[in-house]
Amino acid sequence: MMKIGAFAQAGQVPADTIRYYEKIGLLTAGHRNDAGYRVYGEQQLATLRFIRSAKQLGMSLDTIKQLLDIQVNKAEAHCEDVKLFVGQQLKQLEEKIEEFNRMHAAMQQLHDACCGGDEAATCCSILQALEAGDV
Amino acid sequence: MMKIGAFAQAGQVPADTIRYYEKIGLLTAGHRNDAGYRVYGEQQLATLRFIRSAKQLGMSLDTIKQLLDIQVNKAEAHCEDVKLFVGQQLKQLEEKIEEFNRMHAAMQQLHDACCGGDEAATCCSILQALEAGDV
DNA sequence: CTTGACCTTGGAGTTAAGTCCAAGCTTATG
DNA sequence: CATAAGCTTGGACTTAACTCCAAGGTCAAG
Repeated sequence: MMKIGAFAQAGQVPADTIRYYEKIGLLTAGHRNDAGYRVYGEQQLATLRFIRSAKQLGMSLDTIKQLLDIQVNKAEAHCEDVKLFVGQQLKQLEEKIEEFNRMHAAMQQLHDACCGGDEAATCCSILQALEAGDV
Repeated sequence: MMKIGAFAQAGQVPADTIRYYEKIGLLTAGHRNDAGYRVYGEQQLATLRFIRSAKQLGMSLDTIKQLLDIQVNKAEAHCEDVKLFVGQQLKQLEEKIEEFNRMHAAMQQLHDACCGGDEAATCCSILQALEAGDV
């Protein structure tokens, strides 16, 4: 059980951002203490970490909210809908990794080809690498 | 050789966005015709496609600009610097794919576990899946 | 030779996701 | 018990990346 300061540190996210997440309904504190302070527990921390990861992957807070609502809405949601939504997200992730792989290959190629010396980088170009990779 | 409308269609990006990219120095037209219209060729299209891909991967326009400048600045840039910068980008991409894999596994698990039927989704939760995956 | 589609610029407005502040409680510390 | 650190709210501000005008020039078709 911690107040927002400790929670913010534990989750590596500014306190203001956490209040903002609460404002948009993404992450509510476990409860408030007598002074009206927000109090958080391990569950909230797990959620915050999830939010951070999902954001890393380029998901919007809105999409993340929908994913988290799967848990929150438990009773109201039907498996059918959940499966459909998660399936869509899965597909999007898969498309993204493909994009990622192409980019990674090109950058790797550029990195390998680059002598790394003091010379002018006349031959260095991402676009060249991408074209060379015949993508 | 095409004007901004055709170029926009070819690149699947609104014309306004292309003008915006020019404003921030990300993508300049090949040249202007007598009427002052922007004229684009295959090279610009390749760049535009690169921008789209890089954006997909969550890169900021600023980072993309730096990557593209590797080509543009040819003579001024040194291989050393290029290699360093690209190396950093590579590392970031690699960290991201790890995050991606964890998320993908959790979502896959959620997807698989979900019966997909008409029942209430009482057991469906991303966080549960993540925890079950022992990540 | 006009009508409509397409282009120009400049500048204002929007959206997402914060970030910062001021005025006023609460709580821990010397 | 004073004083500073930490919390509260509401609201204003910021940044990135567009997005949408308005006023006017260009050009192909009827």
